[in-house]
Amino acid sequence: MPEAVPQNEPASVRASAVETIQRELTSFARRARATAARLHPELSLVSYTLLAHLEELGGCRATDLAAHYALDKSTVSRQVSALERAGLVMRRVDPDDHRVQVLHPTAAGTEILAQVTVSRRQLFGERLADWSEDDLTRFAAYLERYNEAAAQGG
Amino acid sequence: MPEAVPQNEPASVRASAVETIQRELTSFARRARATAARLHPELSLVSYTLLAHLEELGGCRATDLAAHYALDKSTVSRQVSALERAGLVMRRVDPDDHRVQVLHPTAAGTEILAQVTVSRRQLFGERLADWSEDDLTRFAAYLERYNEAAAQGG
DNA sequence: TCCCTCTCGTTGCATTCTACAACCGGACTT
DNA sequence: AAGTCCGGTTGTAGAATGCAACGAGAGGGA
Repeated sequence: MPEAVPQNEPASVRASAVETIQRELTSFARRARATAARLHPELSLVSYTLLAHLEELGGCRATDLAAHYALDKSTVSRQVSALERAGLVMRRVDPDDHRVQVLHPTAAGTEILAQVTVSRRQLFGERLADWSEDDLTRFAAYLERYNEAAAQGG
Repeated sequence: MPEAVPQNEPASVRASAVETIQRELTSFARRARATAARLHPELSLVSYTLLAHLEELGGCRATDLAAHYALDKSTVSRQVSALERAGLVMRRVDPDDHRVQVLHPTAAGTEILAQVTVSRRQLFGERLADWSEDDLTRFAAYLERYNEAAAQGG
């Protein structure tokens, strides 16, 4: 049961800010896929994200990816299959538990990921060109903080 | 933190921040739809966003929605049709230009939108509960600033 | 050892979202 | 009046996604 949070106050400033945040975040979500498709048609936004995650962690299970990105395991399974067919990802059966397949980016996967990352970094860098370094780091910190809360709170 | 800060490149700080921003934004995008679907199955993320936009503006054209959310006009057309079939949106032909249909939320649309907004505001409010008002407004400002740049820069 | 149950992953199926292209009809320009 | 532009719809196709059912391996308890 949610407890009683002081709600009687106007809280107009907070509410307005929260409203703006959710609206702008969803607005961003609206654009993200199209942007990715335009920027790097060879690697969809999902594929890019999953591949980048594998690269960052140096390998993990499909279930981990599903949990981390709130995707169904079947979705991840298909995405991974596509990545494997494209030669960008390798599966390795865990010797300790034959149910698990540890996923790794291949050399080709790392290569393409690097290229895509460059172009993405360029685009995003242009968009953020006139931001001060201070604003950039603070914005980044806010986003991390938000996503952390979102990941836990469901 | 070591005080031996890499002095030769302030650019690395920027690149790192930009990297984080794009990663976190895309990570958010991964969750957004699922969150919306879980939170209010009766109104998809797209429908909610479009309807909220109509409510906020008090009515606009389908083309405006398409431009604002970087969606194809056919996509918006179908979404609006669905909203109209559901009785949440009304079309009104512009008397000055018979090509134009001005879209308005109906009473039912406003009603549902209000409910969904409440639940969304609650969820987002919980996620942002421990944020200071200052951080909230600054985060909101950053998001608006980013989306503005994204909208123009394509 | 033999079951029961859990976990990891795949596949069939249906739905939704989306873009592109072709098209219609109204409006503006010449 | 003709050509062009603009707002919107529809046909078509592809991709992403979730749910449910299933198979196979792992672990626990009788």
